[in-house]
Amino acid sequence: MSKNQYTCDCRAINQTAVDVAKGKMPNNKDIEALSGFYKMLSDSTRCKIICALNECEMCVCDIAYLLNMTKSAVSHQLSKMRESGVVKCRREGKEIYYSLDDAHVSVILELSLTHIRHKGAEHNG
Amino acid sequence: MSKNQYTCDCRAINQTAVDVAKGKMPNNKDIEALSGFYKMLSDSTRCKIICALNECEMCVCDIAYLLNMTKSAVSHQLSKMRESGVVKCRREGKEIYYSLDDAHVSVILELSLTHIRHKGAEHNG
DNA sequence: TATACAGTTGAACACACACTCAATTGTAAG
DNA sequence: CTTACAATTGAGTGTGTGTTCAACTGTATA
Repeated sequence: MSKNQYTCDCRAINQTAVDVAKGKMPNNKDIEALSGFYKMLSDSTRCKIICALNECEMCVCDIAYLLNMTKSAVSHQLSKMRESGVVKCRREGKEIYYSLDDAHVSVILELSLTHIRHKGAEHNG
Repeated sequence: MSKNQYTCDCRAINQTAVDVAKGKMPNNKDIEALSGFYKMLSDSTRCKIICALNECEMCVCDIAYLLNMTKSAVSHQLSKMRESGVVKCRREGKEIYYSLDDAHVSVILELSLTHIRHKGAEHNG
């Protein structure tokens, strides 16, 4: 929080550009929320879980079986994803069913998928 | 690469759901590319750099000055971002100017920003 | 050539984090 | 109550990563 000391080891070369960028820069809270949101999507296990839940609601066993992981590992990830509001859950008997709690995530995921596939095609073309 | 041993400690409860999800699951290469793409956006420093470059082309000194960081720290991040195709650069005399090399990143960033701001408003409302 | 400075690079360090393991909770059924 | 099992939780561990530091490269100028 106290990042106010000058750790910068140089001076701006294009002060105008710096001023423009500084004016448009989102505040720290938004930047943290933004990078935190992406952090939730930056792990391959969580990406797979989101892809799975994008198709249908599933319980921990189902996800663990699908991804060939332990229930514990899956549960740890789901816990994080629940905290950050990406998924929600409901109990039904012994099972706890998880589903996406964020309509936008699905859209962003789809958009990103076509993006990286396009990028991949670029590199191979 | 050899994740074929059964580390799963349970059986699927809803086999149909698992089958549906397995059918729609992107292949490993796409999952890695996807999570890798998000990893590039999952650090607050890199988010700020992208926001800055989304406004105007800047050299390392400008970015370091804007974010109050050392040139070295910024350069390390730019190096990663260049490798993954998020930014590109051109030399002009002593300075090296960086800019976004990915039209989609800007769109996804904007979409995510409105998303997290909406989420934030939810939590405070 | 020598100086200055923008920028890069590799090693080291500190921290974050995904998974494992063991113990525990919660629910259903005998 | 006991058993069985879905799921959670906390500690521990190995790995990945962002920043620092120091040395270095590249370019412009004298």
